[in-house]
Amino acid sequence: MLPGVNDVTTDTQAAQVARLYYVQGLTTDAIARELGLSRPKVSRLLSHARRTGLVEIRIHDPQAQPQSLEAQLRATYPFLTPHVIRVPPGSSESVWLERVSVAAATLLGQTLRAGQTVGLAWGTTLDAVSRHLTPRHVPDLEFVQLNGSASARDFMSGFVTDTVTRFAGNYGARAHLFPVPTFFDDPLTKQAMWRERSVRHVLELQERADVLVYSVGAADAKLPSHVYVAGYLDPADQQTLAEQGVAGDIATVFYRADGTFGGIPMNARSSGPDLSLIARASQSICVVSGLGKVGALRGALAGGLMRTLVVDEPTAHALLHGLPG
Amino acid sequence: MLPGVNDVTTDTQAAQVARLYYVQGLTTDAIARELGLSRPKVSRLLSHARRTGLVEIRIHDPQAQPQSLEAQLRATYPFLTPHVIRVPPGSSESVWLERVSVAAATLLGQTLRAGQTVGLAWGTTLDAVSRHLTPRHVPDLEFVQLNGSASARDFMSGFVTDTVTRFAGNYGARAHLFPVPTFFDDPLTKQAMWRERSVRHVLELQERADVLVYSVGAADAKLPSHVYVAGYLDPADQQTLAEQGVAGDIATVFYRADGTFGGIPMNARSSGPDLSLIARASQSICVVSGLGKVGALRGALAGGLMRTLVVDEPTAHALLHGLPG
DNA sequence: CCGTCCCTTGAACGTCTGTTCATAACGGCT
DNA sequence: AGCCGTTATGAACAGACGTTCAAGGGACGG
Repeated sequence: MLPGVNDVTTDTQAAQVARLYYVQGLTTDAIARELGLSRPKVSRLLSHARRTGLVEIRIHDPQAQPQSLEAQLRATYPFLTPHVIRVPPGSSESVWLERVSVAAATLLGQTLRAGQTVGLAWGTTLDAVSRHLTPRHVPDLEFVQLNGSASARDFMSGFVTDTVTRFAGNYGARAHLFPVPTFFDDPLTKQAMWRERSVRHVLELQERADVLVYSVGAADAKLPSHVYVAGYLDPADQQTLAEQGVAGDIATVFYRADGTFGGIPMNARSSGPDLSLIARASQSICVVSGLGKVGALRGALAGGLMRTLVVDEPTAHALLHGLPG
Repeated sequence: MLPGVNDVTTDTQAAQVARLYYVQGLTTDAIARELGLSRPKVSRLLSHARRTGLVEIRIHDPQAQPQSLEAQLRATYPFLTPHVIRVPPGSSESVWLERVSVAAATLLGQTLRAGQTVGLAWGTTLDAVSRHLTPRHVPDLEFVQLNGSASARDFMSGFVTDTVTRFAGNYGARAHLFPVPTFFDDPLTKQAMWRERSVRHVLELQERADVLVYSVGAADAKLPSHVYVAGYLDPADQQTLAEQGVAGDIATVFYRADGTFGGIPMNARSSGPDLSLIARASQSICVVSGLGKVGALRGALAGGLMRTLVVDEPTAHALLHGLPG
């Protein structure tokens, strides 16, 4: 059997084992005896069933406590469905990102429906999410990249492509890559490219996307957003952004602390979508982790730039009650 | 805490533990340390979360093998969605019923939607199903009994009421009982009762039911259908039915081996619904277990009297390929 | 204020489960 | 055919899990 090709015999047997285990409540031992298999084999089939998404486990939350961070977020931002992820006390930000991306991956798996188009940004956060997706086949699903990843200076070749491909592959979906530079040097070149049919096709897919998935970027995050460290912006660019009061970015399109984004020159050079696309989207999932992103997140929320937020508990707390100390 | 009243604190904590366990994949030990609880307490919360339906586990079946019994059933009865439940080789029919009712209870939990009305028959099979339901709150759900259970000879008082109440209680739904005799002695009495407003209310609910749940009855089942042993039918009645080629019943309304049910005098005395109600229903779940029910099941299938069937594997096999020996 | 009942708690136990590792079976290639 | 790399298998182990049970704590009534 080739890797990646799913064996229908194994899947059938795994489903049968999973039913006996999870529905009928038998032990692996009893299942092994009943089906004439060895117990380790049953255990392996069970792992297979879980890993390949053949078994889906969802948690139905009771209504949140009124004093919870989620309730406070809902009260402050009425358009928002927040998911605040608890982390172990005293843990590092890399643990927070791990927890948040696992939760976001699970949420995405429960959200996607057949026939939808999903707009996808890229970066450190979404890469982490992509590594925790539960495999599932969703018919007629399409992923479209929201901002370009082909940069003259992109020494981490494959990083972005891998992320998008991992999402698409996980759901048996088509991936539409966006092979343009993340930032153009000349806005006119961007305008010219935007008239190209191949680019227009991607832009149309972005327009009619049912679900958007992205994070917010911030220059001062402890785990820095990819775009700020990979050499996409030269020092002069970064200084210009700071002078204009830029608080963060979504898909390499910048916005200010109050959530506005008009009249920021750099955006004319960015390959990312106009943020009104983000604001208009009926379903948009924003995944955020790390105290360094608090400012960027507050700005995005002020601008109504997300409908669903997955965030770790310390970051959510800092957002609402300020940073400790 | 009063029994039956769910403690919101416990539920919240249980949901949190369940998320850490099932979504984040931590061990009970790690969860205990993180939340400052003892490991047994975490284990108990986890059980609580599963038992109360806070955690939902569903198995996504890969498409069935072409030579499987399910595929054969689908080919023979194109209107049917079959669920064939495997049982241990050499096991007794009571084990089959156990397996089938667990599977049926799980299926029902995945089927019901807010606002629906569910028509419910009663008997040995549905009683077994009622004992395996996963608790879940479904808003605005109503259960309505399909056939009467108040019989002058009903010495097993409470049996039927308990079944229906168990279903309703499990989903936080309202139960509409049907307090008329299972069989009237005089058809005219039935007609008179059918003009009563209380009865008409039940009949209207039956008419607009979204989902029907029932089994098929057969006189010769090894685990005999309740109606044939509880003294509802006297020997003369039973002989009359046999003479008219009756193959089985659904909610104490009889049909022949070819699935027709017109002109069976006994049905004029039965409190159950006209079988055209069953045939018309968009969703109808029939739960069948035991070789004795093969004939009754074959008749019901011939008449198109179900859309979904949950049946054990030996019974399904006997249906398609005849009884062994 | 004390006794009783009942529920909750966590240490300890025995079972169940995932994984490891040595061996066997398989399939491709020369 | 014969070799070799790869995959599948089940006995054995270590760890994780659910449950039991004796002790502790709170509510209620005497």
